[in-house]
Amino acid sequence: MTVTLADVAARAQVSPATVSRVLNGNYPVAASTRERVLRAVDELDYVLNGPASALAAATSDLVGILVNDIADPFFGIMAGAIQSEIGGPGGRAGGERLAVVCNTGGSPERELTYLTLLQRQRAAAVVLTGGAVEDQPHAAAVAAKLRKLADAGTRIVLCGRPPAPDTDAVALTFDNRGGGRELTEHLIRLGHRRLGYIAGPEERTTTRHRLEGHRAALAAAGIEEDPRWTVHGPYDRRAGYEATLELLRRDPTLTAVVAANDSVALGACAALRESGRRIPEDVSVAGFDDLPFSVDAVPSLTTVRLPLAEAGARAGRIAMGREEPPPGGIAMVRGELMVRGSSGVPRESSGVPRG
Amino acid sequence: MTVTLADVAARAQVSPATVSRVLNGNYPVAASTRERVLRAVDELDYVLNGPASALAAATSDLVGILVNDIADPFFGIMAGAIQSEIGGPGGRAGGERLAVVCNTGGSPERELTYLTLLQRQRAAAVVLTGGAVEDQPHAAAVAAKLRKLADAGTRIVLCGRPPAPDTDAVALTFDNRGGGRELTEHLIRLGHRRLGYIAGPEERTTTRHRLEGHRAALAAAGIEEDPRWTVHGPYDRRAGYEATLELLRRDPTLTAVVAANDSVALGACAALRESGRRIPEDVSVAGFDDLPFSVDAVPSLTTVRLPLAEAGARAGRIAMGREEPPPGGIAMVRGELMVRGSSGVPRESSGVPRG
DNA sequence: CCTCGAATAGAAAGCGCTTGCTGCAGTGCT
DNA sequence: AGCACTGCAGCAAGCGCTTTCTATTCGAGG
Repeated sequence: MTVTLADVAARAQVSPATVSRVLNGNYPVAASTRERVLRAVDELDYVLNGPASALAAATSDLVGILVNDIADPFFGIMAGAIQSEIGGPGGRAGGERLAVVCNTGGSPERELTYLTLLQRQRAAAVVLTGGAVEDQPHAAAVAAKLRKLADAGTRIVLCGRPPAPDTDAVALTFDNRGGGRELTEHLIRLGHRRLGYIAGPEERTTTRHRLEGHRAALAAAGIEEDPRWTVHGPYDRRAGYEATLELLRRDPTLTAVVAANDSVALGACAALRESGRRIPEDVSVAGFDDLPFSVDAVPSLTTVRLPLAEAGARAGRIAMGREEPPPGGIAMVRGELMVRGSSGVPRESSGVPRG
Repeated sequence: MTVTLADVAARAQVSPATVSRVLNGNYPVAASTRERVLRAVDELDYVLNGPASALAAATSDLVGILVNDIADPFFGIMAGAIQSEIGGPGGRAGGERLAVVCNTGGSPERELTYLTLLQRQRAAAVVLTGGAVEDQPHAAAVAAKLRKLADAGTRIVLCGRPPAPDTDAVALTFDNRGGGRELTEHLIRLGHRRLGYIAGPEERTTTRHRLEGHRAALAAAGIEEDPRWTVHGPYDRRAGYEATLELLRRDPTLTAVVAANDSVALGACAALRESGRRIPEDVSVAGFDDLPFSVDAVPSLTTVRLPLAEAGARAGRIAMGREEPPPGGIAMVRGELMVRGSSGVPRESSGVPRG
C-alpha cells in the first residue's frame, strides 16, 4: 500500500541503506547513484516515515511552541516569528522541521500535558512563551519536566517568560517590571495622582511584574496607593471593560487607568466612553505590548512596545542552535514607552507637567 | 538511560505486551495487574516513546492545523477552537492527542511543505483553515496531497475554506460572497453610490468571494463600478491605511470604504481620519469578520460576524470523528451583518434611506 | 604486477512498541 | 470426570528506518 524505503531501493537498484543516506545526505554517495535514487523517490512519490525514522535515529524534527492563548496576537506574533526561524533550512532531510504551536489556554495542566506529549515525541526543541503561573507545585512540576526534556536532548528556550530555576533553559525575559514602571512614571509626570490599575489574572508572573513596576513608580513619586484602585481579571477586552466600570464605581475621581495589556485597555476605553468620559481629557488610558491595533485606537494608545517578533525570532534561532544563547542563559528584553494620544494632562491639575 | 516499556514490564513483573495493553486500554487486563503496571510506570516516570508507538501501530496522535497567519486573531480564534475540541478525551493513551498549528504565512510552498511533514508524521487528522490560493497548479498539488493523506487514513477537514474538488475532504465553508453582498447592500441602502473596496491579496478565494459579493450588490442596485474603486493588498492594517490613501487620491468623492477584513478597516479608518474625514459623517467604513477589537473601534465597526469559534469547534469534532460530517461533506457557514457606528447616511444624499 | 587506501555500497542488527496468536488457568456444563 | 469456554497473560514477529561494520572496486604508488 504505502511506499517504503525498500520500494525505493528496489526501484533504484540499490540497498535501503543507500537510499537512507541519500535522503539524509550525511554520507558520501556517488552522484550517479544519488540521482537514480532521487528519481525513484520522485517516481514513487515516496514520503519518509517520520516515526520510523525518529525511532531509528532517536531524534525527531519536531519543535514545540507553547503559548497561553493562541487567539491573542501577543502570542501569535511571537509564535510566527519563532516558527519562521525554525522552518528554514539547516536541519536534516532537506532541513524541514515541523514547528508546531500548542495552545495551553493558560492552564497549568494543559501546559504539563503538552510538555509530556512533546517529550513523548522526542521533540528536538521546545519554546515556552509568555508569563508563567506562579503556583509553586506547578512551577516545580514544570521545572522537573523541563529538566527531563533537556536530559533527553531537547533544547529548551523561554521567550517572554522569567527564567526557570534549577533548569538550564535559556530565557529571554521581558522587562515587564521596568516597562510598567516607565509607563506609570509617564502618567505621574503628566500630573496624575489617582491611577486605577487593571491587572491580569493573579498568579501570573507577567501580571505581578507589571503591577510591581506600576507600584514602584507610585512609591517613588510618594503616591500612596489605594487598594481599591487595583482590579484583577483576564487579559481580554471584556475584562478591561468590566474592570473599568468597577474602578469607576469604586472611585469616580480617577484620572488615569493603566491596563495590563492593550486588549484590556481597549475595553477600558469603551467603558470610559460609555460612562461619558473623554480620553484623555477626563481620563488617560495606557496599555502594554503595543499590538498592531493599538496605534489605530482612537485616541491612539499610549503603551509599552515589546519587541515580540524580534524576541521570538531570536528564541527560534537559539532553539535551533543557530545562535549563541546569551551569557548566563538569561537575557532581559526591554520594552519601549510609546507615548500617544490616550494619555494627557489630567483635567483638574492643569499644572505644568514636569516631564 | 531512558526508561523503556521493557523496564516497566520488568519492574511490574509482567510482559511488555501487558504494559502496552494497560497503557492503551483496549484489551482486558486484570485490575490487580493493571495497578501494578501503573505503579511501575509512575515509579519509573516512564513516558511512552511516541515514534516507536506510532511506527508499530501505524497511527499517530498528531493532528495538524494549518493557518495562513498565526498573528491574525481570525486564525487564532479558529485554531484555538479546533484545538480545544481535539485535546480532549476520546483517544488512546489517556486520550491525549497532540494538536499542533502550523503557520503557512500564506505561502503555497509552505502549505505543501507542512502537508508533507504531516504526512510524514502520519498525522491522524489535518484541518486546513482560511482561504486557499487559487493558483491552478498549486491547487492541484494540494488536492493530490490531500488525497494521499486521506488514503493513508488521515482525516481531512477544511474550515473556512472552499471545498477541494476531487477530494473527499469535509468542508465548512464561510459564505464570504453572501456576507460581502449583505454588507454592501446595507451601505447602498443607506444611500451610498460611490464605494471604494479594499480587497485582500489577489488569487485568494476569500478575497475573490468577498469582492464578488460586493460587486453583486452593486450590480443588483444598478451601480456601475469604477475600476479605480478597487485596490488589492495584504490582509493587514497597514495595507488598509495605504489603500485608503490611494483610493482617496483616485477619487476623493467616495462616500464609503469597504475593507476586506476588520484589520484592513482599522487602517482605513486611520487614513480617513488623518485626511480630515469624519466617520461615518464624511465616509462610512465597513469591515469583515467581527474580530474582538472591532466593537471597540471608534466608531465601532460595521462588519460581518463570522462564527469563527463555532466553526472551528465543529471542524475539530469532525476531525476527531466525534461529529457527523454535513451531508455531502460540505456545509456553508453564514455570517451575520453587524450594523454599527462606522456606517451612516452619506453627506450629500441626505435622502431618506430605503432600508 | 601487486599492494594499499580511499571511496562507495551492502548486510544486518537493532530502535521501542503493538498485536495476532498461543497457552493456560479457572468456570460451568453435561 | 470430561469438555468447551472464557479471561488473562506471554511469545514473537514485525513496523520502516538508521547506522556500524564489512565488502568491493578502483586508482595510484612501489
